[in-house]
Amino acid sequence: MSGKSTYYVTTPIYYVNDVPHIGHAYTTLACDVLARFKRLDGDDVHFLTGTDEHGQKIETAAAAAGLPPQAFTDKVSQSFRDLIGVMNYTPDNFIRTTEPRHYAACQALWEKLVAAGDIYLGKYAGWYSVRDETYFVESETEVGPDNKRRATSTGAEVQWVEEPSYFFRLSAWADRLLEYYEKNPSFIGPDSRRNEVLSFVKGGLQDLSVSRTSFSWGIPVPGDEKHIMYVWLDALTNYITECGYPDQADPLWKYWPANLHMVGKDIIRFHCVFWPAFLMAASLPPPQRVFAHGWWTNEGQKISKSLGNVIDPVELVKTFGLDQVRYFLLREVPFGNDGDFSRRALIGRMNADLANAYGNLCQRVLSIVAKNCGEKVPPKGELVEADTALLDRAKGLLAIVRAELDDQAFHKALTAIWEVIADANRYVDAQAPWALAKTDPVRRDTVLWVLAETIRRVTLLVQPFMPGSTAKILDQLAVPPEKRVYAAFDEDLIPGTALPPPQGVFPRFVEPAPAAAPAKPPKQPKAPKQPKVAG
RNA sequence: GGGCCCGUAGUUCAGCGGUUAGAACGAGCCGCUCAUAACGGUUAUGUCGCAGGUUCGAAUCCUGCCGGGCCUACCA
Repeated sequence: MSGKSTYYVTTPIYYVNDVPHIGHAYTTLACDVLARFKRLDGDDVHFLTGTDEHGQKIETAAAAAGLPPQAFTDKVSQSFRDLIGVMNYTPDNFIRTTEPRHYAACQALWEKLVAAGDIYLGKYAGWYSVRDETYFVESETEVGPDNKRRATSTGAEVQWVEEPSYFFRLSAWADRLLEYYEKNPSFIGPDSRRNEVLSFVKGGLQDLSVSRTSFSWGIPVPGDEKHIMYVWLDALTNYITECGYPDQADPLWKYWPANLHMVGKDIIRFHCVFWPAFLMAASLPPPQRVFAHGWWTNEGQKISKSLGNVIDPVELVKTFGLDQVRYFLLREVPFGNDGDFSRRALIGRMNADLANAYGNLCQRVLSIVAKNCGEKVPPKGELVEADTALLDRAKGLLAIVRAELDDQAFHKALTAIWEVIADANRYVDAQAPWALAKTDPVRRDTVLWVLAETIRRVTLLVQPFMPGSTAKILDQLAVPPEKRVYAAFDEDLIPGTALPPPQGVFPRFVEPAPAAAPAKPPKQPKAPKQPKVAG
């Protein structure tokens, strides 16, 4: 083994025109699981999230709220910071594009691009709608019977407007981008997105307008301060601001290029086309991988503010429990696909996978141990084939989970782990330790040791997904904190170690009796504050 | 209009040229009693969207059609 390898994973920086919803929670959760896994696996991890705070929309929203832009963004940015605590995320830093160091990084990058000849002053021209305060491309407009051109989407009249603008010479980078995609087949995941990006770039690229003069809330162009940098140039740069750019002697510069930018599928182009082009133009290496996940629907319906069916992660956690929500989001849907959030599916996962399969396995094993083995890890006798078969499957999981997570296949990692949990439950029934208690206590102890050891391994691997619950289980197995990393994966439980009394970790979720509350039929039945153990 | 993806048991999905198409959840039956009415065993359910074609052989490849989703640039 050589030195620690670095692992730099980022969320997008979230635009502060909205409070956090399930989509934000989902993206950051995926990154958090990866960061936690890599840390446990011994890597030198840097996990970054933050907020994107510039642009005309923010300027407008702040004005509407009667606040200066900075005060407005301070407030909204804080709500994203608060989500970290609610969801138990572990970012190493939270970046804001309004930080001075970010201004410096963006302006340095800008100057580098100018020096490279990839930024030039031109004219931005398009069909401008005064009412919408925005430009439309010609295909987004149509000429009506009165011979006036209007925006198709808003119906507002548009006029041809030209303003001076700096351009990035994106058109010159198409071939080099295609070459990069070719040489780095894992640059874009999942594959379906890769095809989209490829066909987009193959269709030819136009130069990109990267400055505006129509608003002022943003980062000024060096040497021409009427111009404000295009928000995406500003936003994307955050990933290298964090690493100290332009100071490549910065201690954090070792993390660049990032191993993974996690993004929603809506912003894949910015990350897979514009961003690598900017970086290559600045003689910097592009990120190693960009993964675009899908969207959630709510009970089969598209989520939108106007429908009023936005999912609030804080409410979810309150109703169902934090680790339950974390597990559900990453287990229910093949990562990369769109998925449906349904109450029934969530409760199904909570009860079938967590309470019945995993929680009950821990509980049944630990309570037999507590009652029969003097509240200690039982002695391990000679192992028979059934024992080693189960143990070997548990041992094999580390390599499987590692590989699946490198592919962002969270659901596959979890499926593999849960297969071993099912094996363990079968093993309990087949070995029947409660019967052995009467006939062969030595064998019984061995069986219990095998089970406890299997639970230990499984639980070590579940840690990144459900950190709170797994900590409780590892406490019950008396695994010391320093032995919860994967370097200690093969350090078996030591017989004779004193154990605390067992305690249920994953309660069943029981729907409240429908007879009690007939008041509001169409509303979802109110869930108990804390999931209660039935019986 | 052009391009990409998808349509497989009640549900979510796997299988992507080769024995009677699989898993999980849910359902029925049986067993067990250590455990959170949990666990185990077992049974049932599918014209693999439709129609053609290629092949000794297709859910798997090709064509067309139907249905659904996404992309088709610079107001995140």
